Amino acid sequence: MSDTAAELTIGQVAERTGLSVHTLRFYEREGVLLTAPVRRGAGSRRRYTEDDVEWLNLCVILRASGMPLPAIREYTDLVRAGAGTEPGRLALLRAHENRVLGQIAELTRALDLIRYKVAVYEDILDHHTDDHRCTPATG
Amino acid sequence: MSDTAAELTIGQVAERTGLSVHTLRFYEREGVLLTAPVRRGAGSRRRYTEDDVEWLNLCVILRASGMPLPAIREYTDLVRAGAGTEPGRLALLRAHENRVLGQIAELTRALDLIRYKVAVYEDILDHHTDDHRCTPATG
DNA sequence: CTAGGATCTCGAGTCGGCTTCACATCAAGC
DNA sequence: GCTTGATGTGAAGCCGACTCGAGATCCTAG
Repeated sequence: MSDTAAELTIGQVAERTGLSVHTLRFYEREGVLLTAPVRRGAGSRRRYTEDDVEWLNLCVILRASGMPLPAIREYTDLVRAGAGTEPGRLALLRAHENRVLGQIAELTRALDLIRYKVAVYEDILDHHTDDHRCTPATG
Repeated sequence: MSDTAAELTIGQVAERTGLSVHTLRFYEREGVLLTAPVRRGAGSRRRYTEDDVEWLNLCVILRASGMPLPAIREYTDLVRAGAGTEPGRLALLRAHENRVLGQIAELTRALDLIRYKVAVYEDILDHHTDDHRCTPATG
């Protein structure tokens, strides 16, 4: 190991990103790598750079926040295309920001309801020796 | 119309819950209705009560907050089973509460990053007449 | 009575995002 | 040299949650 400036194997990238090697190859096919196709080393094996890892970690976060692969791909394409595509990238990011805000809002509303119901059940179970009715109308 | 105390057709329930009639039948098969199978009216057609609608609206919120159908089904089964199952229901709700909290936390972290990147691009686009470099290292 | 729309059942299809399989190849340590 | 484990390819499979289709049946308004 150690030859041309510390490039990484697919296995190492898998470790560093939390993605499986399968998923890494899948992402490559889906075009969510900056350099597609990835450069290859000895025996046609993929060689990743630290920048690739950084990019993938960004992708992981975007995915975790619900950005669909096609949208990530679109963003990737813009970045690959280089200068001049910044307005498009910004638009994509803003759109996603709004989706994330919406999700948080929805989850927060759901959380209120869930907590309310939790409180109701806690109350029921705390006072289970009482004789008033012990089950809310609708579960 | 109007006969035995305002029961609802599947179409009306679809309207009131935002679910499609297909989904309503699907949910019934999946066991997420309190009264499964649903009672039937003239010509073996489903008849829903207001309570069914209330329950379904709860299910919609649980789904929207990421509770999988099998978990909803479990909860439904407990409610159907009646008194004595309250501890189980509470446990399910608490588990879901935690998942929702986790999701919100994750989304919030993602949001921070997205906003940071939005800010970076806004800055770039605001100052595009300057001569310093105009694209961040990694998109 | 008839036409039209809603509902019925059952099964298959879709979609996103991986995951697994089967099998070939390669690299490196012993 | 040989074994072993990582990597390669392409295609197929899986899972969750719906969604759609086909064809039958039924309710109701005109």
